[in-house]
Amino acid sequence: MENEIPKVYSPESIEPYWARVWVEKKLYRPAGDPSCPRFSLVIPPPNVTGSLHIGHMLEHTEIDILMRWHRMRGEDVLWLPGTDHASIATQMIVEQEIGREALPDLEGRSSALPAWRREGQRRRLEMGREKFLECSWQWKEKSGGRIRKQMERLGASVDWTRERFTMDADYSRSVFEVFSRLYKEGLIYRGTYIVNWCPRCGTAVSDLEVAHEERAGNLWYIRYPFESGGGYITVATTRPETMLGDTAVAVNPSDERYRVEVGRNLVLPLLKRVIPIVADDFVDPKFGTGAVKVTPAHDPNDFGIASRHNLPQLKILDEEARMTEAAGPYKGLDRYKAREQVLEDLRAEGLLEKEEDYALSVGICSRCKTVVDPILSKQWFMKMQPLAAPAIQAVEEGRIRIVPENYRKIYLDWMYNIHDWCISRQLWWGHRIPVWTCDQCGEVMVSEASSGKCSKCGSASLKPETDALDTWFSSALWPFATLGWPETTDDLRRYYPTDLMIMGFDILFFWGARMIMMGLKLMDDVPFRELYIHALVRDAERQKMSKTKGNVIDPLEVTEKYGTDAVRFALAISAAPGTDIAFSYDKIESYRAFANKIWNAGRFILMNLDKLAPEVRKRVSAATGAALKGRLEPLPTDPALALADQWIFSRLATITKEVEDALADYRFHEASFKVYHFFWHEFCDWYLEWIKPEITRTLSPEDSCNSWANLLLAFESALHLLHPFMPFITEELWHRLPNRGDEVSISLTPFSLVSERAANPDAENDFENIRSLVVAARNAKAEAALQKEKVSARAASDDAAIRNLLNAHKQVILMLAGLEALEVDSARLEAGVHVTSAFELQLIYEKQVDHDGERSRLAKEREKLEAALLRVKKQLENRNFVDRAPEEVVRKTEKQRGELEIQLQKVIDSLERLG
RNA sequence: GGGCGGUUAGCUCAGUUGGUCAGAGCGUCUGCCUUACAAGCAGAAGGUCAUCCGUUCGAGCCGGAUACCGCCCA
Repeated sequence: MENEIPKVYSPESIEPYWARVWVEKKLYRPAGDPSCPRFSLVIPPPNVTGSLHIGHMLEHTEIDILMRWHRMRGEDVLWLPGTDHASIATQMIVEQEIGREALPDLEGRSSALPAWRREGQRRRLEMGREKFLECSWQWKEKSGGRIRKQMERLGASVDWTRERFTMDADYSRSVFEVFSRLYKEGLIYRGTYIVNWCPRCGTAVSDLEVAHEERAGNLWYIRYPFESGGGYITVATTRPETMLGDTAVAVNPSDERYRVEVGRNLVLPLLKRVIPIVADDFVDPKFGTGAVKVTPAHDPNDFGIASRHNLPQLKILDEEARMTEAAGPYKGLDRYKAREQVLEDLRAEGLLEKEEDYALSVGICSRCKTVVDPILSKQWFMKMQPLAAPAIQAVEEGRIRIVPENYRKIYLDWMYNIHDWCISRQLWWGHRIPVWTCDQCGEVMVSEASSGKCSKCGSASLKPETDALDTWFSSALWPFATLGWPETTDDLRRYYPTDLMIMGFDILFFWGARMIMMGLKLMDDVPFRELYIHALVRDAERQKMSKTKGNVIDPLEVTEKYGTDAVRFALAISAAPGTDIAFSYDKIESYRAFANKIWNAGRFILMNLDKLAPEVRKRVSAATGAALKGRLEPLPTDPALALADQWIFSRLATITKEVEDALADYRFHEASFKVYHFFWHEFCDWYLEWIKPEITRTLSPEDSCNSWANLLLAFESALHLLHPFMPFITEELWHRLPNRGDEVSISLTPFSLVSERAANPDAENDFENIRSLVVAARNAKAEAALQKEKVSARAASDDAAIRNLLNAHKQVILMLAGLEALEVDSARLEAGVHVTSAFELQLIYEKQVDHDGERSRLAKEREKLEAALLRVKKQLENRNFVDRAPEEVVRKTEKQRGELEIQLQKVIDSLERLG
């Protein structure tokens, strides 16, 4: 048998096996038993063409811990997996791949990527929509499996039979249905407004998809001469090329400097267009010269000014950020080339007054990092305020609880200041906006497929909308569209609203907020009852992980190397709510050590179990099997052994409660730490060591096997507690224990096996006394440099109960402390003692006592005790404290004073005897 | 510019309503290959809890200010 359980745990030999079994046996398909409380959660769908990074692994670890825990509590648990189609990202990748095929020679060159993208874009247009979508689907099929494999490997206990993808036929129908309903209600509209345009992606993006970056730039001061001659007005701008699209100059109406000029005309330099000076409150007199150029088609604020003053809107930038016809001689120039040219020409004409350094905030496409341009464009929008109102209410009334709580305020602030959402994207991969426009009469018809002829004029000439919907539009429907909406399916009835959503802060607005709005709108109920925002995983130096920095930790790689359980545990124990995680290989290593510890505890138990005579083993099995039918309490044993059993069962009862409380509050770090500390530093360090002699001895048929049974029961209980955190190793060890019968998986058994009645404060107290004696003896030995030797010791206590306790457990104390003999006495000890309030301890040995060393140790001890005592005494002498502090606190302090006084006196006595 | 978070042992971080709270892991040092585990065992050292002021009988914990770091929004 010993050969069958290797000394070092190798996760790679068991994890893939169990991962497969869990999926094949469809263990995590909920039974749907209506008599059971249910717990449902939908996954935040990862991008189908991506792969999971360590942040996903944290997310899935947290979710899986909770799902396994709820399942083990007997709930009907649904964790629904799936992916979204990520339209921009996917289209970018597919284009790149097409480009790569076309230009394979570029492989390895630094310029390859942009070249492939350009070429891919060109080819996309060449091949047309249908062909391109075929390519995209192929790519999706190819890469979609990767995420599923990763999740399986990470042990995510999802129901794969319900896996969904946002572009599935059913799901797409839900998307079209929502569009149609909201359009008919007037919540979706088409209009021409300023949108953020990414010239690289060739599409509009929403405000949320634009990141702002501070960049060093310039502020240029340009003179606009009066039409009537005689002077000029100077305007300041950070984007001089946009002057080509100016249709006015605006000043604040209260600005005395310009009051008389309002209404006069200016001649736009270079293009010589005549433009008016208008007065508008929006203008900040303190910025630049107080006069601003107005470019209605390329600035959201200027757009507002223009609409208030009926100014023309001139588009001077095209979809690729090149100058248009309207820019006259600058036509065709790239925006930055145009900027240089404009500045040069202004300089030549003497109209460039000055140039200052200026830090400006630039909008960046969060997908491709290209600088976006505000551009006037016809797009589809969603009215957000009517949807936001109920979403605000739901959170304010607590129908949705956001954890940690500070995100609640962030959510509400965003909701209060919400803007309409541009939902159309000039992309092909995604849900085509289900709209047809009549060529003849312009009638707009909403339907997925063409109806053949115009509903108004009967014309057969209908043009489909070419834009696709923002991916987040479809993701927002995820909690109910995955369950079959708009059909009232059994799943929808049973599992909506879901109980919990876990996501990163980065998608709180993108997704969390919009899900809430859509859920309330279309289901008339919240999509989830709690929203837990998890932390960001950073590297060991707290830097954000990124491919360019090269500090990413790949979950699969690290999992292969250290084992899933270790990585999961390292993540979980670092996951304090609201705090980012600094993740390092060191951390993973220490929890790999933990897995190894669990393994070896199991190995020790199973090895010795195997050494028992078959007859005894059978009795052990029978005893544990019978006990497992009820709630566990320790079986009666020999009094000298009973304390360990009572103690460990009591600890199990306590830890179970603590872990459950922590998990209920998303304190993953605390829950993990509790089980870690319990298993290693209580179960292994003390319980196993304590009962080792009993477990390693040969039992005869007339010996009780209850100690053995208690060990197996305690170990099994511990495995149950550990399972949500470390599913693989616990599954493996659990299967190796006796009494498995036809049970399939530890994940389908109760989380807590131990009865509340096992809680035993007396046993815990007795145990602590023995433990402190053993520790004192070990300390004494180490200080006297006698760690290698077996020495005798004397213990003294004036408390008969303590003396009885020590005498009753003498054998165990000798073994654990490495002592030869122990005398227990009531008389005070002479020299060289370690003291606690309960007893004194002294080693007896031949070697010369190091008086000086002993003295300095005791002196230090005295100092410490005196300081502590002084503090306590002062507190008790304080009238205010005694009168005003709760009685319990005062009593505790008094007790403390008593203990400190005893200890101090003992130390002082020892010092005196030492001379 | 608006908002939020952080500052605790050499490093990474815990510390739930103010009253054993000064902790853990890693690292360091010492002694051990003790028949489960050297990915281990037994010990040890190390911190004015960023600074200042305040509230309180009592403050890492509550309030205010300052400094530095970080994030989000505009």
